[in-house]
Amino acid sequence: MGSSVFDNIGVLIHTVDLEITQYLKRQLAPYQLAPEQHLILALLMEREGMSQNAIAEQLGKDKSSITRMIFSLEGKGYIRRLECSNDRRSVEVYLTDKGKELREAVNTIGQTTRELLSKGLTEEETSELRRLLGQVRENVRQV
Amino acid sequence: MGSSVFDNIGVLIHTVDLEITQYLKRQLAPYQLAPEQHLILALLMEREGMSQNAIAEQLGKDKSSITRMIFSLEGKGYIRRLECSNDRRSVEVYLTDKGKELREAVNTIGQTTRELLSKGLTEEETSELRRLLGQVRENVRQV
DNA sequence: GGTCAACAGTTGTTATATCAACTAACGAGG
DNA sequence: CCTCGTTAGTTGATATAACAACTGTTGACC
Repeated sequence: MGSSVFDNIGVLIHTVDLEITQYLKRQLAPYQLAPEQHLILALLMEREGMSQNAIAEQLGKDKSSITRMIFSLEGKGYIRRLECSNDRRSVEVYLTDKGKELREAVNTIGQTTRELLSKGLTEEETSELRRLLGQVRENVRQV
Repeated sequence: MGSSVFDNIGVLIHTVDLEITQYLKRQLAPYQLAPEQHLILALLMEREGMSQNAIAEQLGKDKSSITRMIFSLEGKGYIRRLECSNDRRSVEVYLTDKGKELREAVNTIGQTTRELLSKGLTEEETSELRRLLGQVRENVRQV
């Protein structure tokens, strides 16, 4: 089995990622938020009025994905889109009151998740994990 | 920024996962294979005639995902579905000749990917990374 | 001040993912 | 041998993702 295509750090990372996503989905379900949507809200809570482009850059995602997530968040009444006055191509995204009400929840879930994920790991182990993942990332990015 | 929702191992894992997936997509593009599809082929190369259910279990995915990936692979001519004779609910999945031709490519890409991902890491670091990811996984699964 | 490249956002396509609801077939118990 | 819970697979809905092609704006350069 050692030669297997599955014996691959990438597969393990993928699996862990999916499991974390599932966990987050459960946590966010009461707020009708999906994992990536809650990241967008978290971003807006730090700085309102970002353009979709800026959000895409911050989150490292394709702008088309952001378009769709923003659309969904708007439909749920959590954000408002405002045409930028000095650049009509651009859109400024603001939290609605309903969106602002999620501040507590978003922060709490963030805190809880951070604690859960690093449970049983020492400070050194956590930063070692970061370092090793960073190295893997470097490996892939260079290609 | 230390309090941020983004300062989270989960976010890092997610990002690395996406970058690995993008890399794999590029590698597999010449064969018209998507990352998860190539895992299914790899599985069938080890053991042909698996049921969709068995594939789903092996890959740890929902059976509905497998249905769709199998459908796509069939459309590309890489696999063949055969109704199981002693259980008509079940489907046995076989490689076509065209599918078998990918054996070399799949193995090579697997090998290359394994080497790339662990580049610059010692044996100890790689297994430490596995261990730490395993711990994170445990943390999430217990909840 | 007109041309044109660059940019912001949208839309279509493909591929994962999961969950829920459904169909059809199986099999164990009475 | 029939009922009924379990199982295998499908289908529909929603949410990410990325890429490509497109629209409309902007701004820089001549």
